[in-house]
Amino acid sequence: MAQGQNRSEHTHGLLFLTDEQLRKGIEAMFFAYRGFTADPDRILAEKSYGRAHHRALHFIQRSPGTTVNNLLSTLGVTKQSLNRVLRTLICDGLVLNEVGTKDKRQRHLSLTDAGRELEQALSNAQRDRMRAAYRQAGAEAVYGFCTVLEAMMDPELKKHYDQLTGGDIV
Amino acid sequence: MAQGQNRSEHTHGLLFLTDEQLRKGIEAMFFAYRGFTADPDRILAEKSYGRAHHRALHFIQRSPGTTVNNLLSTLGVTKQSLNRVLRTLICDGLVLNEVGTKDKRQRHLSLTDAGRELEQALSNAQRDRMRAAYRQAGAEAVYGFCTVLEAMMDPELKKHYDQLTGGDIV
DNA sequence: CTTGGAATGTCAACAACACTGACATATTGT
DNA sequence: ACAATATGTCAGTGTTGTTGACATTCCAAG
Repeated sequence: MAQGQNRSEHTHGLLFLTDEQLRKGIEAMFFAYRGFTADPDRILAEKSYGRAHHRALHFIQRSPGTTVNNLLSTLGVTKQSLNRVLRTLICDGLVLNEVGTKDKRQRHLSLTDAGRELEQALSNAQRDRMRAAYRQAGAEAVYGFCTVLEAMMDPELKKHYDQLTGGDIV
Repeated sequence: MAQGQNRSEHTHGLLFLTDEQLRKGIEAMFFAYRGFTADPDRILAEKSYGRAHHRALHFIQRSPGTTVNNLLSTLGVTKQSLNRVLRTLICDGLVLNEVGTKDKRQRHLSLTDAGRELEQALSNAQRDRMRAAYRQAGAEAVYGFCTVLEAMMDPELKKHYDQLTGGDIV
């Protein structure tokens, strides 16, 4: 029902959002997120790491030399939770933990060669799926995809996102 | 860098996907998913339920009378994991568990009035954010949003999604 | 009618990952 | 000197996922 109306909403830019349409978006997020994490998860399982390790590696790669506190607020977890993950990554020689030169309380985090290697493997797997989805959907769709996702973020998280991505649109 | 190129990609429909652009989409998914679950999570925390309870309620509401096995493959978890969640929901009087009339091995799941009430509360919270994001982004963006998400799903999961949503686009 | 298999429920053990609370250490700034 | 900051760590707890094993109920095929 109301398919014709839906199509006209798209064409004319009007937004009559039914609960059904919103529910569809919700389910799309649920199923897509499963696909989004599936490929890295397979790689991580082999090395007995988890998603938390992936996230840490990703954001350290993204901001080399970042401090623990900064990573903490980006990830939105407690320091105890992050510390458990960081400890294993440091012990396994994937992450470097260097005392700050200016402020010696701070620890600056960066990836070792081995860390970069694993991060690349995880990132490649995730990007391959992303690239395939982008190609299949087309450039217009990708633009809309990012726009909606950005509008869905909590303002506090959006700050981190903007800082990382530079704030410009795809 | 390469902003102008990016814009022209969008305008002309060409797809030169840099790693940077793909990485941005990955981070958008990460931060947006946090926002996506934030509101229901707050409600669930009050009632000492978790995200798993929300998912069960959602898909039971979506397909009343569904069997355990069907719910199992939709959610993609083990029966032991689902059973733990279902048991509490049934005990708390939110979910009905009725022996099948045709095949008495099967249990048909549906929501009680109390279950519908909680599901509605969770769903409303999630839809409110979704609606706000949709409105902010515009109809074109919403169309693209769903298109990319659908392209990102595993084929096996996409079947469940299509079955639920009827396969038509927003 | 018996037997095999499917659908379901349940028990136990375990791991990942989040949380809280408490406490220690080193360093910085006032 | 003292308070605040940044970090690390220990202990305990909860949710959600996993495996493996086993019981029950029921359908269907031999």
